[in-house]
Amino acid sequence: MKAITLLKKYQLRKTAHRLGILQFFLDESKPISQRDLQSKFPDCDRVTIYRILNLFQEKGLIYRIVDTDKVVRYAFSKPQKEIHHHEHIHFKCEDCGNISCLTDITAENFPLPEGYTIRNVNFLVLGTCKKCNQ
Amino acid sequence: MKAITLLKKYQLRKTAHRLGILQFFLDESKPISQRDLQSKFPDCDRVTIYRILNLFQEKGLIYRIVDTDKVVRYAFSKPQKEIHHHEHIHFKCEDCGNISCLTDITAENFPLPEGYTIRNVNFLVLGTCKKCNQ
DNA sequence: GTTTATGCAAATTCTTTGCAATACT
DNA sequence: AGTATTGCAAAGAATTTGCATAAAC
Repeated sequence: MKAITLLKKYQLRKTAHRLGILQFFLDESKPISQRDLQSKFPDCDRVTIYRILNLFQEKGLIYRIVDTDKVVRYAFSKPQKEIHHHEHIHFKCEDCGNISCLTDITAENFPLPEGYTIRNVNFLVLGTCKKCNQ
Repeated sequence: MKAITLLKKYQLRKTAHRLGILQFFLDESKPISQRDLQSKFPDCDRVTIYRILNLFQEKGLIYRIVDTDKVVRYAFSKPQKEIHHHEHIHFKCEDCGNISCLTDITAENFPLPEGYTIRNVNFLVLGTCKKCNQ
């Protein structure tokens, strides 16, 4: 899916900054912070980046992940194919600092006590990843 | 367990503010923010609260939970009995805003892919709780 | 042509730092 | 007495708001 198609679908104006930032989310599988975008798009004002992130989040295009170091990151929330919507859990390795995706665990199969329903699994599990464990 | 015993055990000076704040953590099962403490202890300078929270966290007395609204909260991390240390997952209901504890799910039984190890389960699951689901 | 987005400046909130006065051991 | 903690002022970082200009529809 292309950025321009998504903006049209969500009835958002197709500005250069929005197209660039949205495409970056589509290309990147890892969560992205406002700082990441600032260095990636130096010509875009930082306030504009904040506004675009807030807009995309309100519209449900991206969702928020807050790290334990209080850094707010965002990830694209819709799948490539529009059949199923599997938001996944992110895993942050405290050794290498890398954030990866745990595709096995989703909102659907997360073990919850009876009576509870999950809406978001926008969280981070902290530990050591496979590579650093070797 | 009493606050004064814990401070002694961790070789921290027993000041009035530390005793009051630590006792509050012991009495309260829900995560506590710096703001909560500010309104609970109006005579304690906000900088002092920050410093006490940072100290307790470094020493491992409390641990950090970052909410999706970016509010940093802390919870007491040591169990009443010192046999087992089960950090648990917190569940935030987006309907009533309440944060509760999922005691069934711990770091030990959290479903992870092979090769990964969990260090912290200090995160928040978002959804609707049993009460609000009725 | 009308509505919305952007850039700049400034305001707000959260958190940390420096330093002198105070409290703990 | 000596060391660590506190309070106050100020600095720093992250994010939001107001408003005039510019771009999208």
